[in-house]
Amino acid sequence: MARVTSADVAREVGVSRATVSYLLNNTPGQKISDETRRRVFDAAERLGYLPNQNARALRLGRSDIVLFPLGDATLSHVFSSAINACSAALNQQGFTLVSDATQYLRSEDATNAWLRLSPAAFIDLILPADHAAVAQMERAGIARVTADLEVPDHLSAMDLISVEARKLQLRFVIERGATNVVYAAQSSFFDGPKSALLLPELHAIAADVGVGLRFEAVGITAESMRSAAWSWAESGCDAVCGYSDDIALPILTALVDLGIDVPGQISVVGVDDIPASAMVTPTMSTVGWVVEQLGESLAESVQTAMLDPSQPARFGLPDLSVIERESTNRSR
Amino acid sequence: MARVTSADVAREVGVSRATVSYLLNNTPGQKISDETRRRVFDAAERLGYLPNQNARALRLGRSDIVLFPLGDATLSHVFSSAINACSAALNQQGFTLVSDATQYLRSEDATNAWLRLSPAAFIDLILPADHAAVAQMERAGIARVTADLEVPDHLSAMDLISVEARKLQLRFVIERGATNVVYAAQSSFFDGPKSALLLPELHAIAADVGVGLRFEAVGITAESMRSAAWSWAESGCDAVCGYSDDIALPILTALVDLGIDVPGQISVVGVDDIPASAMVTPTMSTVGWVVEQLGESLAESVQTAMLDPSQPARFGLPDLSVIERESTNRSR
DNA sequence: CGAAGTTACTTTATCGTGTAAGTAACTTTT
DNA sequence: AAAAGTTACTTACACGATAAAGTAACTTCG
Repeated sequence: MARVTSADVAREVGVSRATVSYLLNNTPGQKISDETRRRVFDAAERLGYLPNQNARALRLGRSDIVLFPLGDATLSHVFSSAINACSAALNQQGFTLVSDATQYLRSEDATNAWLRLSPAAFIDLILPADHAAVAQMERAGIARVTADLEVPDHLSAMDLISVEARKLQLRFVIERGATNVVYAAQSSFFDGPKSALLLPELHAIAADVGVGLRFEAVGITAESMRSAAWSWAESGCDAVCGYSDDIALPILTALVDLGIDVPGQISVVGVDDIPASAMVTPTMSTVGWVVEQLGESLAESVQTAMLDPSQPARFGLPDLSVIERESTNRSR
Repeated sequence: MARVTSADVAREVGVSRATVSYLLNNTPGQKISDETRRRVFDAAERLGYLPNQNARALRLGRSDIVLFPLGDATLSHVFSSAINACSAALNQQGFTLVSDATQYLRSEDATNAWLRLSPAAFIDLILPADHAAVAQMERAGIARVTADLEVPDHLSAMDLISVEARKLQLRFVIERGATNVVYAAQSSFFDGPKSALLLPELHAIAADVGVGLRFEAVGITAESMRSAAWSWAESGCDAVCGYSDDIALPILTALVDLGIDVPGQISVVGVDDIPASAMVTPTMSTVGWVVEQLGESLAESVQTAMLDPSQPARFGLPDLSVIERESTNRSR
């Protein structure tokens, strides 16, 4: 079955394709009778006409796709509501938000995949690309929407935010009186590039106030959580920061199982605010993000980026905050 | 800066556009000298030529986008690896996998957004669309890849799988000796359409073997988890099935906190196999999915769907299985 | 009453590709 | 040496849309 084109609609009504186009896009400055308008809309509906987006994009010089690469972000699940809001807002403006959660093995593959989509704009927030890739996207005339941050090469804005979240996390337990802090992460983290960024910053914070801080790699089994938790308690640790809730939550349950008082003896705090962290016993403090207005803010920036694609539109990021729950609150 | 077109490359080398096109697509049956070939590839590289995908799609009658709507699937995080594998496989065939995680408010919005992308194919697995929407996609000439299942209207294949997962979950605790089962879900679940599908099936299973089963709505706070857990224990319940790990895990910690022996007195099992379930103490049994070969299987089906877009290509789904951990294993 | 709008369209050019159909030069066949 | 290939290209059209520029009929103005 051949697809219906605007020519089919035009033929059906007995007008030219231009008329159909003018009507369906209600192009300003065109005088067309109500009678014709009605008949064209009627025929379009009846024939099931769907404009060919590729032809449209070719003619207009841009598609209606807005790309939001998600990469492998931690804090990622907080985005889902932001994505939904952004998508809804963009839909109303005639754009389609495409959020790409694929984790490409090579940055080159990612760039190629994104260029293939030929989006009108892309949101450069979590994108795990280097400056060269971004430059390539811009060279292709794709409008860029990015965070209002200075981001070094080979890092994403999200990486910086990620560091901020952990600094906040550490400062929080120190404020709450911790003197001997364990910072726990999956062993894979310490091999990754992000640790090079994070570790010095956290060390500086601890050293500054004379608080003990050591980094510990934990395996991703319950058994290794338990033995690690035990040794930390033995060594007089009074606060554990987990790199993410996924790691902090098992540590919390391991400590409780060992009969260690949380937060009395050791307090625990994660990052990400996964749903379970508010529901487990004791409830777990974590670093979260109120992203309510983020979706609209993104959609707005996309609009301004479109107006002048030669330079990126910048959006302000919502503030991170510690969500305090039972796992750190000694006065409960 | 205007984008580079094949005409620019042709002009640079001093040949026609057709020659450039033949070379870059290495069209079979065209004799072109190695000298020219070299110079064209050279110029294309040097000028940074990127074929305009919209023009290409217009000419070829199809884009290179393969759409995978994700909707709001539970069990969703198991897909990420499948998506990555599928994306990699499709990239090699020159396609771009777009996984759309947007949760559209109205099915109509979703359909419009997907049609706007004008994909070459779409994977109909989690897609929260009704038959009408699917028909609309097919009418637009979009090849369909779908699960080898008979799916009723207004449901997705994923919904059926979702039901299977819960049936497996219930049968598992019954096999393990449960006689008085609580099935716990968020209160919102009971309002949703999925419960109408699930509840009768589970009731039938329990009734069949004379096991007590009751459904309980729990609030999403730690406090409501605790009071619910307490009342269930009081009432002689010996197994709790959580609708998802997100709900089962807090129940597990609440039971442990109340001093109830898990699994001695009450066993707990979830669905989804989120990372934390393997790491908490005690580790939590759950229903999971081995999706290793799913990505390749999807990519393969996409290919066959392309060959004959008039009828959907069907792929077989991997089997669900219970991942038994400490929360149900009384012989530990 | 003729010039100057206005209305309601149509004609036509264009976006950047892919590819069937040509063609000029050179080589091989009969 | 004329006919028939072969090689290495080029010319020209189509894909389906948008939009600038044109036009025929009708209305308004001085």
